[in-house]
Parts: sequence; C-alpha cells; structure tokens
Amino acid sequence: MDNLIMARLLDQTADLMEIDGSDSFRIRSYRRAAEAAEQTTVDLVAASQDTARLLEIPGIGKGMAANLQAIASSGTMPVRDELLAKYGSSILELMKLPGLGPKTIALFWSAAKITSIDQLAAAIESGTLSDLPRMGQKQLEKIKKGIDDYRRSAGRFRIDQAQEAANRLETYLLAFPGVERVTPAGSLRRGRETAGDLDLLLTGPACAPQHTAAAVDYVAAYPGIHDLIVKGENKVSFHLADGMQVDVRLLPSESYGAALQYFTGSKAHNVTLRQRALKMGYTLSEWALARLDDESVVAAATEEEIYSALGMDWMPPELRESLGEIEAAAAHSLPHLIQESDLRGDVHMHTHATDGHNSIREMAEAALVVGYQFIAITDHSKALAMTNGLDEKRALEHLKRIREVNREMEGRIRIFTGIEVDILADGALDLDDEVLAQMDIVIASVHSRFDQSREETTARVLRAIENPNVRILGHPTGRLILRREPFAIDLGAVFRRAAELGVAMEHNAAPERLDLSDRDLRLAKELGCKLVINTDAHDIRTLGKMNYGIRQLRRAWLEPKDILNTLGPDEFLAALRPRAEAVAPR
DNA sequence: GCCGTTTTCGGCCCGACTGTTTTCAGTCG
Repeated sequence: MDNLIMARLLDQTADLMEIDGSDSFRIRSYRRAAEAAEQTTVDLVAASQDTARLLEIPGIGKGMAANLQAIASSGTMPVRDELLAKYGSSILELMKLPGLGPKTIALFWSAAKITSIDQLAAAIESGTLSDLPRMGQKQLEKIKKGIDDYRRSAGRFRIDQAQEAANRLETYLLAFPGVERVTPAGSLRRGRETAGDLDLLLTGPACAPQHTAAAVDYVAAYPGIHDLIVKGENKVSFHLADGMQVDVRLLPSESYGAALQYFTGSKAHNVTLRQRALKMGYTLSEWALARLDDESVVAAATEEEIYSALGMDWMPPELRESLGEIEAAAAHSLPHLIQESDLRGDVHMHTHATDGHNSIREMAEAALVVGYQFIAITDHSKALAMTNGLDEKRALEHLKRIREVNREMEGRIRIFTGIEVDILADGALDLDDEVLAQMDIVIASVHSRFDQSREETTARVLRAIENPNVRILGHPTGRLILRREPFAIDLGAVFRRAAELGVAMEHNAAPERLDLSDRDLRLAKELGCKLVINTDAHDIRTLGKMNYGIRQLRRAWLEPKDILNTLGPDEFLAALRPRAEAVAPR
C-alpha cells in the first residue's frame, strides 16, 4: 500500500459517489484528498498512526483522516465498501469510457441494471436503451465508439506504468544474492508508448545454467504476483494484480548480449538482422551469434560485439523497428539522436495563478535545478474557466509578475512571458490580440469538443494558427494514451501550413499524452515543421521529466538540431515565428 | 467533507459545446 494506491481508492470512491448522486461538494472533497495523497511527500501509511500529522496535509480533515486510517489498516474504507456492494466494482470501468459520465451510468443502472461494459455493449446492440430519455441514435453511436476505442487499448499498459512495475521488481530481484543485474527488454527498452507485457533479464552467478533453482523460487515468491503462469528452469512468468504480464528470464552472463538483443526486438528488426547473419555465414539466436559451419560462438556477451561482428555499429534500442536502421548501422551513418541533456528549456508550464501547484518563482528555481537556461510561464486563459483561466486583465497582471520574477532571478535563468490560449470551436482565440501581442510565447491549444468532424477540427486549427500572435500549437492531437483516441485532424495539412507560417508544433512529454506519435514526428520533420518538446508541468516535480517524450523523439530519428529547445534562450526566441508587429522592448 | 471564520455554519473554479431539447442536461477540461 503506497500513497498512489490510496489516492486511487479515494478517486474510485468519488466516482462511485458521483454515480450514486451524492452531494457534489462532498465528492470534490474526495477528489481533493486523492490529489493531496498523490502530491504529498508524507508517507500516509506511516502517518496514519498519528492523526495530527494527517490533519496537517491540506485537504485532509477529520473525516478523510479516518478514511485514510481505515485504508492503511484494512485496504479499504466503509463508504467505498457500501457503494461497491450496491453497484459492483465493474461499474467503475464504465467511467473510463469517453463521453459517458456518472449521470448516464446511473440512468443505465436504474433502467436496465447495467454494471459493466459487456452488459452495456449488449444493451446497445439489443436496442433496449433507445427508449430512455435523451438517448438518440447519435448518442448511442458515440458510446458504442467509446467502447470500441476502449477495448482496442485493453491489455496494454502505458510505458511509465511498465517502468514503475519494472523498478519495483528490480529492487526485489537485486536483493537475491547472486543476481547482479536486472535489465528490462522488449518494448519498454525500445521506448514504445505502451507495453503489452514486461520482459526482464536476470544475470549473475545465481542465473548460471544448472544453478537457477533457488533464484527461480525467489522470483516466483515475489509478493506482487497475482497468479503464476510458468515456472521453468530459466523462465518465470506471472500476472501482477493489475493484469500486467511479466516474463523474467535467467541467463548466464556469457549470453547476456545475445539474449538482450533477442528480447529487445522488435520482431521485425530481429528477422532482418538474422537474415543478414545468415548471408554472412552466421546464425543468430538468444544464446549467441555463431558460425553456421562449425557452430563456434562468434559473439554473445555484449550487444556491441554482436552488431560489430555483423559489420554494424551498435544502435540505440529506440531505432530497432526495421525502418532502415540496419542499413544505416552497416553504413556507419546512424543519426546522432537527441538526448535529455541536450534540452535547455521548457516553454509550457502552469502556476497556481490557474491550475498549477507552484508559484512562478518556485517553477523557475526548479528549472534551475534541472539545468535549464530558460522557461516560459504559460497559464491557461479564460475559456478554461474550470482552471480559473486568466482573462485579459489578469493575464496582463500575471505578465507583470513574470517579468518581476525574471528580474529577481538576476540572470540565473530567463523567464519568458506567455499564455496558453484556447482555440474556440470556430478557430478564434479566447483572448484579445492586443494582450497576446505582449507575450513572448503564445501557445494555442484545443482543449475540448473532440467530437467535431475531421474537417471541422482541421479548419479551426488552421484558422487559429493564422493568427500572427500564435507561435506554438499546443498538444496538436489531444492524444491521451490508452484513454482516448486523438481527435480527428488532418495533421499533414496542419504541419504543412505551420511550416509555412513558422509556427512550432509542441510534443508533450508526459507519458499519458505523448501528443505526437513517432510517425507523426517523422512526418513533421519531413515537412520542415519546427518542433518543441514541453512537459506542460503543473508542479515542480513534473518539470524536467522529459524522459518519455525524448524517447519518442529518438524513435522518430530526431537529432538535437530538429528540436528548438536545444537552442539557447535568445536563439530559441529568434527561431520562433517572428512577432506580428513591433512591441515595446521589455 | 473541508475550510475559515463576521466561530459552529455557509460557501465551495465554471464556460464551451453537443444532442437533445424548444430551454436544458450531460460531459469535458
């Protein structure tokens, strides 16, 4: 039980209360408490021994402290148990469907006792729901599409979740004497957005052939195992509680390179590589690269040796998709891929003026720790009322404050003024041009209304970037990994026009967003689009976490020169679309 | 359910949009 799990339980309870029609302010308390549990640095299980410590956390009062204590000691709490008894836990899954909220779920429950996605799909098919109030053909089709989208992504996990699971397992596995190294392979190592399962390689004396029994027993005794699938001599497979499948393989150190290469994949890369090996008179397996004639081992201990024996440079796992990397490695012309340390700034972040959690100063100090030379403060505008978005008056006050903090930092870091404006349904922006013209960085983003047609969405975005104040198009696909399809948009048309106008495209580095796919990124580069990578940080902890987004850039073969934030602050500003009209110098 | 009090109860981020209406309910951010 950790803080994150406790936060999830509180959030689930809030979902159930919404379906149950509880008081909305009470529900908000549960949401705020969930947020607090996730954000706090206090260890909640330890703190639950001491009510006073819990009460010090903002958002936690007497009632919530009691809830947390109940969770810490029993793994659940009374409110949650009551609601689960009434609705069943499968109803929570319905809340994950896009376009379906608590009111509609409650309606389906009271009218047809629907408590799961399968039941809902069946009820739509049989037409029993069309008599319900406000349930027209369009509405039902929308829900049906939501179910299809959801089912398509089921069974896969976001890369950061796979990474977290890998980290926990690594800590456990390394504690066994004779296990020297735990290496994640598969799509996690290749930096894909999602992973179907988790492949872990185990090496060390305890993994040597004939001596694996004790280590295998230890692996199979991992406390997080939900059910064991396979337990063999050098392989253990199991499911974790959340359904993620884990394959652990124990290997002798002398085969480490061959095994790592083999289990990293991708399948297509391995097939191409093995064909190349055959042509050269070798055979490649997870054990070794060996000669075809006398089966003598040519290379096996490291990936470098194997690729080198095949006449190739070693290549980063992100490239291994059989998209030309084998030819490039053989010609010694692999790209010099971008890495996190190349970045010098982040120009999309929020403060507590809107929905962020920290002040301008705190964000700047945190950016300094990351090693950035510049940032931009880009809070929300008024159309996002829920975030307390800035209207014209507040935006200008905020701009003044950003400049003040910039002065206070005395040149240790540059803080650009900025704002993230909302692109309205017709493509207009929600703030006056006179205000936008005073900002260093104007990011225009689509925030809602994902059910416009492809033509409508494309048209509204194209109109928005015509506005000369817009310098960056924010999260241009609205993609939420595993939760929602990106909104329908003609990215090619947008990239083309953006390239002409000099508007930069943003790639959002958050693992749940990763706005542009590696394919999108390749297209953007092909069309000459400027690219920026940002975290869209809402707190100091997210700031600097570019890892997953950077890996996406690497998968698209991008180099430092392809990304604007590798430039210094002045060069960065200069590389953006020029300002529309002269503005008084700051 | 939390918080901050004008201390024990009243206030608590709300605008844009769609599909269903014929004046609004539901969802999203």
